[in-house]
Amino acid sequence: MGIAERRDRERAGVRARILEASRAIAFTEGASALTMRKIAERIEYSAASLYQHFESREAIVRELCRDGYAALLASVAPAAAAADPLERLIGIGRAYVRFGMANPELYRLMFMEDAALTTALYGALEEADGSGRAALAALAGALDELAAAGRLAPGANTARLADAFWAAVHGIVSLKLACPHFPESPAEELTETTITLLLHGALTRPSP
Amino acid sequence: MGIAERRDRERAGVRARILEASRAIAFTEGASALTMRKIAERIEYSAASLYQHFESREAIVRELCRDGYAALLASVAPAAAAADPLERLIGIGRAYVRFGMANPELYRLMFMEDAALTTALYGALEEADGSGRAALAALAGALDELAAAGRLAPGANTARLADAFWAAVHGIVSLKLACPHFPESPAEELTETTITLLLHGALTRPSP
DNA sequence: GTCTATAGGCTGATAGAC
DNA sequence: GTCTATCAGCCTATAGAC
Repeated sequence: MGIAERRDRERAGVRARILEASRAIAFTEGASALTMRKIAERIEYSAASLYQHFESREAIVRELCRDGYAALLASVAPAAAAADPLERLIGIGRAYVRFGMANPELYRLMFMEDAALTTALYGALEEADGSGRAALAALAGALDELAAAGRLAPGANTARLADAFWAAVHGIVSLKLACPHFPESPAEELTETTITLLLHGALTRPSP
Repeated sequence: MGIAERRDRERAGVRARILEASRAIAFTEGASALTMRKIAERIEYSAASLYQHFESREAIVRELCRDGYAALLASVAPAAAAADPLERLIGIGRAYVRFGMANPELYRLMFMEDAALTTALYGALEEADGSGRAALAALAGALDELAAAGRLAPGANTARLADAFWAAVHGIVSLKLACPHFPESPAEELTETTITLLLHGALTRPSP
């Protein structure tokens, strides 16, 4: 039965090379520059062959997103393992921004390009293995622990707070990717300022 | 001299109709669906004629962005006129999110699509009439007044705070446009939560 | 100024030979 | 499984007649 297995290995190898080439193109030239012809040229196959390994161009893009999301989770994982929930919250925020800034085109693809594709992807991930909102769940978990320890205002809606935290770090990344020089503050400083504001507020005295 | 003026009026009319058609297409089907052929069809001209009024497709897109930015400023203007700087800050944030959610494809075009185009546009606006960062300046102005009144932590960097505020509201809009159902909180609630957090903080007790 | 016609490109995807 | 050839379509922009 070694023959069938060797053939499977070879198939998987081609598939991996297609994805690798696609990554190289999409992450340097942007997703819109990702064409079947370019992929084929890079792996020295004909464009037609790609359809033996992927149903369509979109299937390739979906796969890139899936891998990208796994990479994002991996980037955030060390911070999400911190014992102190506050440290965890801060660490996840920093790691999230760092990941986005380090992988701009991937981040664009995953979170800024096509609404239909994005929601379909995370919906499918959520159904498959529950990882669809794992990044968000890490934030919510840290906030829940803070609430349980009495470190949040009583009655705080941790799910909504998690959404707000996510929106804030996403805002930093997507703003920096959209207009790199416009907010003059560098991403790291913006991140620290935002985290500090979210946790402690800008005003000297909380209103009643 | 009435003849030349009539001709100018006619030219301006065609130009306006081109922009109107472009807006209709781009704001319903998205910027990538904006083609010279579609514009021409909609105003019942040939595609070639468009080049008598605009240098290129990109020039039309630039004009849409310019108008869109003016519309954003107008949307924010009432809030920016509030006497109390804190109310102003809050009002600008709300108005910004409302504008983005009400004009999703325009917002995409202005702030999520092409980094090169975005920076070029706001750079040009800034040089032309200083309006390039008018929206940001309104935020910074309110924060400066708060600082002068002693309502911010002493030594606060208002420029950086303004950047952080902007990034936060941009995050709400762009996240909602990218994955409408993913953060379950609706945009308005997310906005209120975010503003509250930015001003007062999530934690019960500020750290030293 | 507006038209038709077209250059000169690109795209995703498929048919059929090998 | 991989190839070549091709379909059917899209695009921006221009040349030249009127």
